[in-house]
Amino acid sequence: MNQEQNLKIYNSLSGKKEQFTPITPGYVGMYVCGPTVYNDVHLGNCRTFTSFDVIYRYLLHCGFKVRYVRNITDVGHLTDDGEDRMAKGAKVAQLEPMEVAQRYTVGFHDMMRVFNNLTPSIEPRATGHIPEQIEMVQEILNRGLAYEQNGSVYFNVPKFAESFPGVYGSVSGRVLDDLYQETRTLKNQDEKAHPADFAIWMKARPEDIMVWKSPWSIGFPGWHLECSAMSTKYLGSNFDIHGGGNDLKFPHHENEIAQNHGACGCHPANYWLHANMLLLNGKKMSKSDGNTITPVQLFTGESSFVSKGYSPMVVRFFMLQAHYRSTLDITDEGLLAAEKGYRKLMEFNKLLQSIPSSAITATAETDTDRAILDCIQNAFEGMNDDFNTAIAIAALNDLSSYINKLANQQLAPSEISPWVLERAKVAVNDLIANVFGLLDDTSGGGKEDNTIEGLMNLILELRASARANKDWPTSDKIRDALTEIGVTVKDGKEGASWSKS
RNA sequence: GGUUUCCUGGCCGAGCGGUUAGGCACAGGUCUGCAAAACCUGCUACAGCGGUUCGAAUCCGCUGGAAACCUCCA
Repeated sequence: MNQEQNLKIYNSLSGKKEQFTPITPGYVGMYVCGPTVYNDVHLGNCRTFTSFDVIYRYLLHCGFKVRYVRNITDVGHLTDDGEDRMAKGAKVAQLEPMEVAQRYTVGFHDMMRVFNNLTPSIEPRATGHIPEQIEMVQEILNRGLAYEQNGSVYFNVPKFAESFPGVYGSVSGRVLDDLYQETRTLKNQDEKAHPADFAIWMKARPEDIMVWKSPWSIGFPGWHLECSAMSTKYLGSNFDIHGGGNDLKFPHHENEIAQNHGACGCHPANYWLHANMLLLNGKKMSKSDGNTITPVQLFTGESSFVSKGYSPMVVRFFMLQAHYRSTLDITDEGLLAAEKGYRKLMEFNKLLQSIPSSAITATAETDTDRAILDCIQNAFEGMNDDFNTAIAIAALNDLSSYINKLANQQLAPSEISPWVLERAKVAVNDLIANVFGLLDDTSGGGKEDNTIEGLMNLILELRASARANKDWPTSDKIRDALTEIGVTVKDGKEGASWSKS
């Protein structure tokens, strides 16, 4: 099946869902604005990158060869904190900027792994692309769309708007005239010819500690330039998908587009996708007013916002229950519900995979077969409709009901055809494991832990014989003791099974 | 102040003109030694007021509430 023919994507440029057509058939170039590594990753970052991870995974599932580029912003507005550098003496006593970047980059990668996000194809660092950025500034200057002022270079927005009508403001939906009036008083305002202009090269002040030589001054690249330079370098001047958080629409993406036009004369990306914000108590998280929870706090439960800790996969599932373009309010109740839903889905998949096709006996297509096939189709149609994971999960839930009934002997084996079962096994596993990227952290021992598996089998065997003798006290004692250490025992028709809770 | 978006049942959250979204919670039931799980049944909402339409949660207008952006931010 060729899913790619039906994929529709919401494009922020047009404000509509559009049929997805890659520039080169079979290949997709995707750029996503990555994190700034001068701080610990926060949950909001995790949601955005998880959203794009699922998009990446689905594109792969559709059979595209995808080059996924996500940058690391390790150059920016780092200034000396004012401490007396002389007093610190030795160089090693001072914090090196790259030391900071390194620390938080590692932390970011660790967190991405915890959330089971795939590694991008290329993860370029801004500091590794200073020559490319300087070159881009030069190109923009050459085209007359920027001007130098006291060693800094500014992008000329009014001139750009004149040269490329209708471009500036197209992602953020802003009207230029409004912009001109709205812009507040900012630093360096006096150097700019127009308030809407923005720096593409900044001359360093004495307190700036990450600086490079350029034809204009010793300084550093403007804050929007790295993405323009790196996307162009790795994906070309025109590529398929550009993603990022909703809060980057303006000014970051607007300026990025302007820079690309300025340097190459064309629009960088055909489809612009924006992941929406993760809210806490109905508001965007922010460290300054305390309305925040770190991923680690969420896992450990050490926060007043949650009643307990939640596993990363539960959090991931929680995120996937909402559409990536909707804001998602993180609440303890919501997480609790997600935890149950996640476990149920995992149990369902485990059960489904364990049913041998020899156990079912339909020989012609039945109503149940058709219903199951419908569920599968609904799930993929959901994904094809702008990556609607909520729909896909709902379809999987519908499907689980048939399989659970079969296992409960409430549905006859003659109601399902073997080929449909096999089809379901593949589709469900593809969706859960490959597309959603959900790992089963509920599974008891897991393959890699034979010891626990063996012990548990022994314990359950002992309990089974106690039960056979109607020795309920012993049976219950085993179950209760296991419950206490977080292992749930379930007595099914085919004997007992267990899972970690 | 400007721009944009959102307001769905007890909670989370799909929905893009005619469908039971789904999950959680809750109540009753089946199964079970008892639990758990699973299954069945019930709970059926769209901020308010108008309008368009055979038909609106879905389109338009007004009112009210919230959020994001306008400043580094996923």
